[in-house]
Amino acid sequence: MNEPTQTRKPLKTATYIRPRTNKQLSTTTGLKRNRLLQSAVMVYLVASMQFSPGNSLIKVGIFRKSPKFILLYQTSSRINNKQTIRGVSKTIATEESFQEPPFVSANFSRIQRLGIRLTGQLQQQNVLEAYPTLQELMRIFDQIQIRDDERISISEYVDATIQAFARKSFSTGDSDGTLHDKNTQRRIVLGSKAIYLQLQSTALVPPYNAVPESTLLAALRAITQLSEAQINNGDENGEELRSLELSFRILQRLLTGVGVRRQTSSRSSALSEKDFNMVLNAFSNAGKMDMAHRIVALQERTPTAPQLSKVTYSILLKGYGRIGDVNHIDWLVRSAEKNGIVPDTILLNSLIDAYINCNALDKARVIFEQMEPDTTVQPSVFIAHPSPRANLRTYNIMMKGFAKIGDTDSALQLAAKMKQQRKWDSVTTNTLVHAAVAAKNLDMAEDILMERTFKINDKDYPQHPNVEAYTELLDAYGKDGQLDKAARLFECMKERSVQPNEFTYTCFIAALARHGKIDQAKRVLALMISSGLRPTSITCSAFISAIIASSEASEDPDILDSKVDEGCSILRILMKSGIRPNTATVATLVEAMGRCQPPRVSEALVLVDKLENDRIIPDASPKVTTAVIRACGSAGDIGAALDALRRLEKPDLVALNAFLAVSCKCNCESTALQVFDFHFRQKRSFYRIAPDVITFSTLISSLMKSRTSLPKATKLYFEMREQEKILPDKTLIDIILKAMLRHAPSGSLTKNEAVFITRVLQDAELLAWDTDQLGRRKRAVQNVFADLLRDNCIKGLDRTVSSVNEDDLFQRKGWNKVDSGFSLWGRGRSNAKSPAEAKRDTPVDTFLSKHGWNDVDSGFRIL
DNA sequence: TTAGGGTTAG
Repeated sequence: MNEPTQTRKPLKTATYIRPRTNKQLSTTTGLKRNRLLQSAVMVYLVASMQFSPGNSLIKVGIFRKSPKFILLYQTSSRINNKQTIRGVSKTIATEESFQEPPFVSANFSRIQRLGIRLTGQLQQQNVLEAYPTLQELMRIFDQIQIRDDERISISEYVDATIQAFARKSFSTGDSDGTLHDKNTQRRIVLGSKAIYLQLQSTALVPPYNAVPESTLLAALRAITQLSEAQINNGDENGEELRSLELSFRILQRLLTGVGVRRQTSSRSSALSEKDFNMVLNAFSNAGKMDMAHRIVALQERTPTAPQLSKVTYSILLKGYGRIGDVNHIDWLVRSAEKNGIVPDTILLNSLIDAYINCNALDKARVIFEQMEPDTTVQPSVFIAHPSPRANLRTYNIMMKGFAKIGDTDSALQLAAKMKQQRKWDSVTTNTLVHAAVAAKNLDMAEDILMERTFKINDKDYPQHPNVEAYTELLDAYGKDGQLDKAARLFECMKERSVQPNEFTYTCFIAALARHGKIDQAKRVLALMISSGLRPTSITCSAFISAIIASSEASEDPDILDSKVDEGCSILRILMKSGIRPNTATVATLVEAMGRCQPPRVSEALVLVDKLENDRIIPDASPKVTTAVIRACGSAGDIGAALDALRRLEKPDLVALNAFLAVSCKCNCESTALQVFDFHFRQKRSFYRIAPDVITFSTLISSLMKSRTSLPKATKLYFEMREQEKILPDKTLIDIILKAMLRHAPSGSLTKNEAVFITRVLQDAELLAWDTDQLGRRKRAVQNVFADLLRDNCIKGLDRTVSSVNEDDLFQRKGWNKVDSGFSLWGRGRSNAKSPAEAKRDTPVDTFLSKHGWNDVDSGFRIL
């Protein structure tokens, strides 16, 4: 902290002077609380909120001789004893400077008392304790009966209090900018709650019922950073999605102006491109591309918002790449071209990477080849411009692509070229090792590490840059049954001073456990802890699932029993040393208990109950509850499975599919159909989930067991195709064809059955089959049903449908055209009748309705 | 502000 900051914006009524003597100060003490003093307190409170957080109040007083308020404040770093008073700056506000001294009623005092307590708590950096005070203050304000004029001054006061609270909550403070500690996260959550207290208060009068733009901006930045941090941490409580949604809502408000208080002079130019991109990036990283799309829609349609840039496109490409949506990537390329985006290396790198993540290596290669330094290839995209040149990252991305398909030859060729061009770093080594491992060429991976392990100075790196490659190879040895080589590699790392990290230990422990070497695994775990590393919940998960997996090779049912016991004992040991299992781990154990002979369902229920009661895992988590459903199913206890299903407030698709599978397995098809009907038909809009191909496969395959329920199966199949617009997968096709062949060995077929089988074969054409796989199936069907099919339907069978219908595709992705943006994008600004109209800061709602846009789909609705 | 590499997973 430097000098006492002379406030960003001094109080209109305050002037600053130096204190003269201590004597003067002492005259201010010991005054009775009177109306003047209370006014002074209020002036102080308002003033202190405008000073930087480091300043704090020492004393509030009034000169006895001249009626002036005196406010003393100083930087917190200098507060320790009386003598520092001398260096204190002070603020004086004259009484006259108040046009009308605030009338102090009992109500106001009640609120003031809370305000003073809150300010004190904030000064002690205690946001967590200050929040309940703020809540109380708002509650009282909403309840009390007051005069209109008084309401205005209290509103002003309460607003200042909330802003002070929000400033403290959203300041990243003295920390290094990382948001990993729980307190910082909690603070930000409370800050956003405070904003909503203000927005929802009925007591505040305008403009104080709206939040200042600067506060919302601070909130946006803090909350978005928070959700990024949570995503990186892999928090599984879903909290990060809520804070992401919050980011979006705040962005909406800033754009539409709903609930926003702006400085009269300033236009809403406060949102920078960086702000948009920050939120966009958070959604892209989370794979929430529907939301990312909405942000872009907002940005495009708001006349004052910044233009879409190459950064925007880079972020979008990354996001669509992550969810493997090649259609949207192609479409983004066209959109960027249309918007006159001139690509740079980063944009093309993003594009190549996105294609690779969608398994479209050919498309990636086309871009890559036109970026190579000695290329003669004409640019295929962004044609008007010469392609930017490839850099080290371009090569590394491309190598990842070769690694992904196990093409070691191409990877090695590329490596040779990179070596020649002196473009090589530790990521290159790691990726090349990854290529070798993906091609199951572990010897080659070992050779690369031998030759290309980076020589480093320990102090420069928190960890060795090649520890990832070693970890991957060690894991591969472990999974390939070469435990001895894994162990040797672990030793070899020490020789080359590559320190194993959490990942390495986790893989090694899992490798040992998979081979039944539980005691050794425990020793490695101890070694891990003694080397200063903390096992994570993933270590726990890997350890226990490896133990359970080690039983799978065995035919002996008793083995699983003993492995479950071992798993439970490890769980106890880990929990004693403070490591919490996650829901995946518990689910693994619960399911394994269900598979035991006889099933150990009651034990599983006790385990879940205990962990939930001890608050180790959340109540009725989807993963664990689904495991319980499966375990109950193994025991044939459909009632218990139903009880478990009912624990889920809103069961998700996996849970429902599991339950349907369980009821079909227990021959309770009617229960299955009831549950299906309830969730996917009657309560569809409430549960907001749609069935998928697995849902239908489960039901159809079960119903097709007997010919009497075949009409129901047929009906479901057509519902899947016509209403849900879901394509079958190969498994479902085979299930149906096999069942039909089984039911009709003599070649008898009703008309409906003939229509059904013809439709199934037509649909089968839409899928990509390996050589003659489909031909064999068709011949099998024709051999049995030749005569019956030939007359009416078989003609259709030869018709080849080469590509999937676009509507089907949208449906499969769970989109309609509007949400996917195909019919919305690009119309925003161009629909404005004149440049003047586009520039004017029209409230977005009127702007939208004038153009007939649906505000829900466009992302403009304030949620 | 944006691009590359490793562990568990209903």
